[in-house]
Amino acid sequence: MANILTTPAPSTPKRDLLLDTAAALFYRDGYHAVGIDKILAEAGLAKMTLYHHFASKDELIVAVLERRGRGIGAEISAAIEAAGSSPRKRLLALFEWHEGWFDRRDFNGCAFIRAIGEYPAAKSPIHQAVVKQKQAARDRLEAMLAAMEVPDPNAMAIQIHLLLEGAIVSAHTFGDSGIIKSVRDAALALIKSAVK
Amino acid sequence: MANILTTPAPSTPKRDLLLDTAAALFYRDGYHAVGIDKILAEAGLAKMTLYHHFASKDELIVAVLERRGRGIGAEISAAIEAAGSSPRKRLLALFEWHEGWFDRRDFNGCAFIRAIGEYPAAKSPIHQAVVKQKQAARDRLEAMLAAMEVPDPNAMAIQIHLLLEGAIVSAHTFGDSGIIKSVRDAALALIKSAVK
DNA sequence: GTGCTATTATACTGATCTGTATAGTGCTTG
DNA sequence: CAAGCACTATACAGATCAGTATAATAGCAC
Repeated sequence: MANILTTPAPSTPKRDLLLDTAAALFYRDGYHAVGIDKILAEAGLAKMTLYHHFASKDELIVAVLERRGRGIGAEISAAIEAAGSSPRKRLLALFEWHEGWFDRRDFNGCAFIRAIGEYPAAKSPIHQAVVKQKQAARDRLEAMLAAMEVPDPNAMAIQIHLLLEGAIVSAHTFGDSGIIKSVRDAALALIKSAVK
Repeated sequence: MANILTTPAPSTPKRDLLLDTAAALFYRDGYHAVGIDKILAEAGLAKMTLYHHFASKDELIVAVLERRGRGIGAEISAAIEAAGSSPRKRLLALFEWHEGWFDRRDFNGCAFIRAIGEYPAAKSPIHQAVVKQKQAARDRLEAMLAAMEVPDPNAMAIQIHLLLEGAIVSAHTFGDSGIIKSVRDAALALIKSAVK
């Protein structure tokens, strides 16, 4: 019952190949810049296979975003768990995960922020898929801060989320993965001044 | 001599109309989503007029971004000057300017961040035009913080810039202009803990 | 008046776009 | 074996894309 909203669509090999190929190309070049013909050529699939699985390109994009959201969520959860049980170390692990992401050769900014940039209308299903993902990120942060016994975990989560969103954008703009240090310093200063 | 890098191209009525129309459409719908034919129809100009002033669509986009950068810079400068001479009030005025921006009916996120999202390659002239603008925003912040006699104005400027970038993105994602309160609270807390 | 420049209008190229139509192949399951 | 399903291949529609070619008009400067 709890996973009604997050249940992924049934997975098949061709469908997965389609999603993986589309995700890589969209992330590298952008959503409008990549046509379905390019995706199909890269994946070696027929056009009708795409329209068998998805009703439209927009639906494919939404599926790509939801799949990516699940993947990132799993990656981050694993990184946090690997950091042990100390709430503070877990928060630092979240920052370190971002640093590692920024350093990846294929890092190209945030696929979700870029999706909203290309589909800015709030009504768009693509926009809404992004809102879901970003809210989940905030919620995850809030839970971590609650574990740290910060006075107002919600307010603090929003602030640190701003730092992280800014860092993702700035790492892409300036090509600087070291920006995560500013996030860590600012976040720890904010927490320190809040608990004091 | 000082303005070699920021000297705008010579202004003519048709060129300005072209830039204004293109800026509005790009900002509303995105860069790839808006074709030059749409811009020309909206502006009531002939296609050859566009290619008389600009060598390509990409060059038009760069010109739009630089023009927008100058416009925003002037707006912010005016807002800061209007706040008087108190460095603290001037910083708060910068935040308030953002709040007013988020509340505009046509607010659709940051045209620069969205441009980088659509032209992610660092080599792209469009990407580089955005870097210039974002660096200018950081520099402006640093000057304001130096006036506040913050110990390390550069580091603090980077941190607060992250908050603002995050706020622009989040205001667009969640449609929430109130996010600026989180920026102000966090920024003031950071400054307080730095001067103490 | 004679160039020069800005602008318009129309037509065109060749590519690319999303999506559909149609027919056929092969595999699996009843 | 027969029905259904996933998938392929090809072709096409109709629109749009960025950019070019060509010819004509109008005003201004020398």
